Amino acid sequence: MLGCGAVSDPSTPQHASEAAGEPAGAEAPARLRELIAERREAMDALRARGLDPYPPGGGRLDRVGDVVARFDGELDGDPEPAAGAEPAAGAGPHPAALAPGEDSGEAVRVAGRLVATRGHGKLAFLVIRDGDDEVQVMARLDRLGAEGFALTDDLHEGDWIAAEGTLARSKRGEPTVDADAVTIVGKALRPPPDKWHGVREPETRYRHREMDLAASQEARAMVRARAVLLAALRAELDERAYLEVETPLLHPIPGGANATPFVTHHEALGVDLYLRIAPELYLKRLVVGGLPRVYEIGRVFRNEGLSTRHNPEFTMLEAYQAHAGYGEMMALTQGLIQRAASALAEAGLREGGLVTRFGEAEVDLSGDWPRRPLLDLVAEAVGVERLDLGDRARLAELCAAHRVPIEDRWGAGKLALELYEKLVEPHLWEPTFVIDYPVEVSPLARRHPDDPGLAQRYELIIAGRELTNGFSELTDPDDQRERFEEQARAKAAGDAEAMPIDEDYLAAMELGLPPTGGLGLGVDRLLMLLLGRESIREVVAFPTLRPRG
RNA sequence: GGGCCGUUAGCUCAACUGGCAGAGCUCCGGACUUUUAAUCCGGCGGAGCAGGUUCGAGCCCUGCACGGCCCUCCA
Repeated sequence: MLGCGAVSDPSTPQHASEAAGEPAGAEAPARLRELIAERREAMDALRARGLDPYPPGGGRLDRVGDVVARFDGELDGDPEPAAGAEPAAGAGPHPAALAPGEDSGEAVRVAGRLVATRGHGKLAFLVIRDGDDEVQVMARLDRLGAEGFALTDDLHEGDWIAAEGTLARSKRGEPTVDADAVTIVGKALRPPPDKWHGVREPETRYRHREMDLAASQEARAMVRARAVLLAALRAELDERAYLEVETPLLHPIPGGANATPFVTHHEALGVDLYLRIAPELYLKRLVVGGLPRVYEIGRVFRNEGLSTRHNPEFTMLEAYQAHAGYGEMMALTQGLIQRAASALAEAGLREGGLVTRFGEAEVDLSGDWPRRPLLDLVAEAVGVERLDLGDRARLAELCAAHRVPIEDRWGAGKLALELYEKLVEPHLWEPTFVIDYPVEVSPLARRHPDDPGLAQRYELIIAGRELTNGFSELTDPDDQRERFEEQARAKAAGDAEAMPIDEDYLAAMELGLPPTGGLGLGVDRLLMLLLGRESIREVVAFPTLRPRG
């Protein structure tokens, strides 16, 4: 499905050019068609001279970053020159010691995307980018010969090229690969975005992230940051002896969270399956099986609206630890997030160490984060001494007094949660563990030993946003069955997000789930927080958008 | 689902009150063997879609499409 349709011409159905079997861009706007045609002409000219615009890769290659580092003298004392470079002994000065106009004689072969050309008649400077590193290649008629130099006439910005040459400094002192040979290794038929401004329009950046990446170092940094974050989370969990596991994405019964699932269909089995809304139940079955510490990082899918904080598919970290309670999981949560923040800062992908900037204000992630009972926070917010989950009428009055809309079928616990979500959560700025949620809204969590109406559940709130959810897991299969039945009643009463009864999970619990602590962490939201991005679409390479056409 | 805003050349942006739609980059042709977003000369290229009002619409009105932000929902 490459290159079909028109990026910026919504009137053009994407399938038109496919159906007609026409080449890329055939249905594009006139100007774009022209630009593509000109690039095709250049490609044809190359082919006419026996050059392959899409040759295979392989062979010797030096990274541009390594080559540039040679000029900085960063590799001084290193017995090896730039990776794989041939010994240059006696051929000339070390690249870092080169005077303007001097050549080191050190041979390299570099490759990258052509991001700028500066032609001077019988000389051309070709700036190539490899990752985030750029170097200029000097193509000279007298060194390349007429045939070799002719290639520069057929190059366009955006092409992938390779150059063999020697490390030199130009007359102006710029680190340069003085080329003995320049080859095209990947013709770009479409023009890249504005080399100075990149792509600004959010829609194009999201739909065609490759254009954004090709033009924006910041966009590339986002992708790297995600990788650094995931690596940091895994490192922390690995050090704590957690085992990384994978569980099904296709679930016969959606469970482990309150959410509307996507439905799909398996042809051979003739059954509907659900894209998972959480890996929770499978992970706990692994704990039942005798794997005491497991975690999974993976995509979950929830069939709900899109917003700056919600993408229908998002990355979830869930971790379970046998013989632990929610106290240990809070400590783990804090450790994971602080490590991730440090890792990103060390990688130069964010500033501020453990202080992060979010919107107008800063958030301090350092130290130990306070743990505040939910009912205490709500009581404070509504200005009462204490709240009693046994007095639903009183809670309903408070909801009315604070203009929190409620439904008749909601119990006291749900009312308390609503009050919390409307009056408290948005105002919790500094990292705060909110603990001890009503059992009514926590169907998988262990009852609090001091209050059977509460569950040993916690959520971490930072900058008014929920980042994690976890609890001391419910391990009593009979209690779990009752909770499921309660959920089933809610579902029957019209709650689309209530959980169905999962007999396989109950059977697993009956085999014996040890006391277990569980943690769920929204990776995308953590990345948003750490990078200070207020839209989830800025931290997901390809966010879900309404399809074109 | 609701509200507000947006959509001008491939990209980035302009345009008086409704009066011939401009520029930079890209691209094409030309000059140039040391540039740094190279420079110089010349050139190609445009109003999201469909209607309406008007002598005349980029600008006003209606509908549609897509997007952004907020609300709703949720994590």
